Amino acid sequence: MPELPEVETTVRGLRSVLEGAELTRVEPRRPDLRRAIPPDLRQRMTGARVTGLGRRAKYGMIDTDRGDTLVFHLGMSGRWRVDPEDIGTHDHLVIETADGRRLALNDPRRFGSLDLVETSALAGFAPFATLGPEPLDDVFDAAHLAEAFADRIAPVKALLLDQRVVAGLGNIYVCEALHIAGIAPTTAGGRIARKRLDPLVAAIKAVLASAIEAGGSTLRDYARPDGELGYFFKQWRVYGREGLDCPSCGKPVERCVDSGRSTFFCAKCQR
DNA sequence: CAGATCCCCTGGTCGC
DNA sequence: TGCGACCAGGGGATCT
Repeated sequence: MPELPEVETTVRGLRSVLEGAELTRVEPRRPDLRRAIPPDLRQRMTGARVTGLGRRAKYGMIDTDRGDTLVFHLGMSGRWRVDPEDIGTHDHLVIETADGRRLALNDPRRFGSLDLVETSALAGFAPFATLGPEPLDDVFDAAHLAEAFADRIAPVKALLLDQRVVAGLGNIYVCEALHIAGIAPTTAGGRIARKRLDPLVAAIKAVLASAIEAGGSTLRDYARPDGELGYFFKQWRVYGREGLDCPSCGKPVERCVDSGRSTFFCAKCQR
């Protein structure tokens, strides 16, 4: 599923198509995804020019010269198709540009979202208002985690998935980062020694940077905007590798399910 | 507030 | 081959 690296890869791909482009057609093909699509989206975006693209946490952003920002979330199964020949049942938004390019936001499971927000009011956009720091920013450091973890009894895995603590991590990269850092996912946040937070922060930054470098992971239904599959999944140490050898010690990777979600870890390397 | 649980949604996979 | 059961899981809502 798209996490931060996949969204970053998607935005970079979209940028090559949309930066500076005039939008000649912006067509929602259903009224809602996870929540309602703004009914005036078509009217507000048609004829506008794209002035920039960006990313915040797992959200992609497309700015227009009308002072609006289209904010998209890819949910579980969302991806942008670039220059598709046909528009299918799961293509929920179609965009065409004056220079003849076409994009389709495809999301079979419809866990994604589309919002149109005044660019100047983005900070107050409800889904953004409570987000923690970007994990690749310098402000995300051991001191930040120390404060966020203090007195918390929730498992470190749950805390790292909490977008208020750090914004953009999902199940895959949390599992990977905890393995790299050698921390058991069930450890209560408040019981992690301060000296272990620097390696944890480094692990998070490293695994995200590697994934972006590789063009984003793929999990069955993820594809880069240009249709090529990302390939960071080949580098997964523990995620999806139950029963296979831990790359560090050779013991079988274990899996447990907590609140319906799989956690992959090595019981020897992570304590 | 912190934490736990449930729900949304559909394609792919698995067992019979 | 067909079919039902089950699973993936981010984020928001709703409880205790």
